[in-house]
Amino acid sequence: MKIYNTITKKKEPFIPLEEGKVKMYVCGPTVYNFIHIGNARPMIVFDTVRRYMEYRGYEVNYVSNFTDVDDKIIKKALEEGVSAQEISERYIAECKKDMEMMNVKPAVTHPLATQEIGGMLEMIQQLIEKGYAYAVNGTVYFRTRKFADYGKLSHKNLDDLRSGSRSLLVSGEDEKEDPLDFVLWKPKKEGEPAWESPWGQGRPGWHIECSVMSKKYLGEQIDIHAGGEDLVFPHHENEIAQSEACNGREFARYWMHNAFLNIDNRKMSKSLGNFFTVREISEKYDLQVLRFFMLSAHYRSPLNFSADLMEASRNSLDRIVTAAENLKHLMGNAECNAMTESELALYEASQEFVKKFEEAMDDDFNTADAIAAVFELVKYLNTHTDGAHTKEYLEKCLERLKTLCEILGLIAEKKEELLDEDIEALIEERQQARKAKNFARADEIRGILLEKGIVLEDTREGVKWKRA
RNA sequence: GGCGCAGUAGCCAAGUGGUAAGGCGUGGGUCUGCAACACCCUGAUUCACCGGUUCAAAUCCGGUCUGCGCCUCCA
Repeated sequence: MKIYNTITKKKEPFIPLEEGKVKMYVCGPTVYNFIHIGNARPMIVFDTVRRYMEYRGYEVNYVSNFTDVDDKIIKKALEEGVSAQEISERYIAECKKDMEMMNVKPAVTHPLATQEIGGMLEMIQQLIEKGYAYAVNGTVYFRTRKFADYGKLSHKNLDDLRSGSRSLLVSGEDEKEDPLDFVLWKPKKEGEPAWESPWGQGRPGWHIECSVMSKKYLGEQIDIHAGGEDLVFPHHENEIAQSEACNGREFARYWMHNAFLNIDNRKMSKSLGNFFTVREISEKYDLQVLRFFMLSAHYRSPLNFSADLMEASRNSLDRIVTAAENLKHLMGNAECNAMTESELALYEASQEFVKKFEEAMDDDFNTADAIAAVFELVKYLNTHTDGAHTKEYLEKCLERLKTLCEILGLIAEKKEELLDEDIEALIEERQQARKAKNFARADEIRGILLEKGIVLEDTREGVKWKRA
């Protein structure tokens, strides 16, 4: 298995710190509103990474935080006249709903920044003791130039940053020793949530929380640290500085970053008016479609979002789902149970697509290629299954398709839904009408059902139906 | 100004030295009472452009053009 490592700019073989186990940390969202579809990309991508590693037999300790103390949360709380905690709790709950709809598995641990203040104070204190941080008027800064490796992840050097930068000296920050120093602890302002600290009441800076939570739940050194590419600098660079300065050892072995999701080739932003929340998308599409769309390109390539592409994704995904439904339908009618020898040969030949799938995923999680392998399997199954096959064979085929879909987090098999009695009666009446060649009545009934969202399909093996 | 990414059929998208996967869409056909599903056929003599290296390049090197991102809260 190879992973592209941002820090070395190369694909490297994945070797876990501890055999059979993966320690993985993914930076989660700041919860001040419903998550947007940009937030959804890393969630879906790294959930897929996790699923594939689990498929490969690794035990994955997957940790992803919620940032629940932040300027934007405080602003939103003031606007609504409620507490910051109420805002963050509300949107954490909503985020979890979105994740479930996208079939993103819950992390092993979802730590909250506000629950880890003690650990942050401890790490800041240690950094001060080691000379990597200093306090001025209730603010604690990290002494960036003291950390020799600063810039190793984003491949920047400090002098470039300084000369190229615009006014880094934001108002009130002229107390810094160096413009590149960043905040570890900021003093309380009126009306803001605050905690007691040796430097006075205040709250933590954004970067320190991930260093602390990663250390607490995964240890000083982890296998994979992941997030959106915009986090490379400064967030992840700062995490490295904090963690490595404090712990005296390499922080993460592999750094993975997903590219951005654009709208009409522009970065999504509120000011451009091209901002979509996942919840909005869910009103129009099954979020499985969004997931399929996200995985249809490589995670390190920019991906453009549009309604047309979502339509195309829906059609593509339908092809997979239909194949699974066909198999299930055939199974329901199959009589003979034991697989024959010729069927065994057919089944084993389909292993080729599993192999192709695995090779794609082994190559830095090339989900686009993996999906191509799924489609090839779909075509193979469509061509090599019919009503004459045994139940065991059909079951094995369906199982194989479902396994690959499951790795991608795509649900191939729709849940059983019970038909209302009168719908069932209508389908039966239509069958009678068709037998009597009363096609006018048959079409009329099909139209009635269509209005209720039930689509009928007449196959050789009988009538199938699905929800539109 | 500094750093970096991308440009492959109507659309999306793999492929990074050996002669262009896959999906959507289009058009035609088989099946079907019709429809849907499925299946078959239909697609780039060519990978932004110009040079170079090589027996061989979409793939490597140099340059040009175009689009985008980071350097500031941001997935």
